[in-house]
Amino acid sequence: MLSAAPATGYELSQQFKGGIGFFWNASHQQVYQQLAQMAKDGWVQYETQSQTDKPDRKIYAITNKGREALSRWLSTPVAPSKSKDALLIKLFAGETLVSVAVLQEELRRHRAIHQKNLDKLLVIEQEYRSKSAAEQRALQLPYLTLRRGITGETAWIAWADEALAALSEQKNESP
Amino acid sequence: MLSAAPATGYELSQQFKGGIGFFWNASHQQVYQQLAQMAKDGWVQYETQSQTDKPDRKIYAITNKGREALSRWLSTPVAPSKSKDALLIKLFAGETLVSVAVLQEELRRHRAIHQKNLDKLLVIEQEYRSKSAAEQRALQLPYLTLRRGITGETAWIAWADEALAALSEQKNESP
DNA sequence: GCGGACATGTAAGGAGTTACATGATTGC
DNA sequence: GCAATCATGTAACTCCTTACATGTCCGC
Repeated sequence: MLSAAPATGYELSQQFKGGIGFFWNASHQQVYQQLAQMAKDGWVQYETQSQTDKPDRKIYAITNKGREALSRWLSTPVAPSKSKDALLIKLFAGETLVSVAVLQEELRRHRAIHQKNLDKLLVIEQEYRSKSAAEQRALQLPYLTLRRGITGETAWIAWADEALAALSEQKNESP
Repeated sequence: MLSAAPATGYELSQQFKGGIGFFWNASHQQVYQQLAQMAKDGWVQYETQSQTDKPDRKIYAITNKGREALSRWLSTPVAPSKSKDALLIKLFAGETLVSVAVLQEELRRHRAIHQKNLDKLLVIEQEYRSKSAAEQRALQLPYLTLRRGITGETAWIAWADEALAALSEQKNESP
């Protein structure tokens, strides 16, 4: 993010709450810890901006050394992310230990959250589509990450509907 | 997993390499550490089985206390998993620092891995479909987690194709 | 008066990874 | 001869979360 534009820790935290949060996340505590670490390593620098009414802001910017480290990382293959989905553990193991109703409710709750995420991403997509062709070209790569979010959440919701249908069928068979 | 059947640490590790690995993962080191911790907490017990030709096996089984702890957790709502996908960071930030060709190659590499995962999951699905109706009913919930894997990987691959198409178009526009 | 946005952190601990360590058997 | 499978672990470290800590301004 700092390679795109300088920012304060607070602003970076806000970005994680927005669209970027779909594929990467860090709490505000972690952001401040990592900024301190990266400053120590010489990857970023900061300027303090005094404010009279609010606390001072520390505006962080990437350094050449930081940009080099980032370039090296970008050229190094990474392993695909491994998902850890506790909800699926519940479905996998829950059978004998809790009622199907409990699992259904949890599924519905998660479905609602994913639907909300999807709605947010679709709004961002509409904003993108209203931009000029030149702007769209400039934002092509971030747009692809947005598309990953949209297709991923859509698939999640479709699966949840499939799963909920299967569970309610089972319930009707053996009441 | 131990709530389904007793197992050794090695066997649990193997399960993570199989279908379960799609939604949860633990290295063999972590498995042994967690088994030791859970034995200390009284959630699991083990019997040592001597073997003359190979190292002794420790067969772990869940205890009542462990089953209670699991039930409690199953009834507690969990937060949806947050993904951390380094590949998307690369797309998001890579634009100015590496060539599109590097990103395309990384995308293709990941696509191949996801395709391999999908193929494995589809084999497991075929095995499931060849079982009797009674067996299928008994395995309904684990099957739903398998379906999540299949729909999730399918969506990932479809997105990768979309992204690769967009990137190769861009290349043709400005050679 | 209260909650939320703005703005920054520290401390402790739990979760997970990487490196190290050992040793037999089986198949190419 | 070498890699893979079976079978177990320890030690050190990093990554990430939870809890604690402070203070102002703005709108309802």
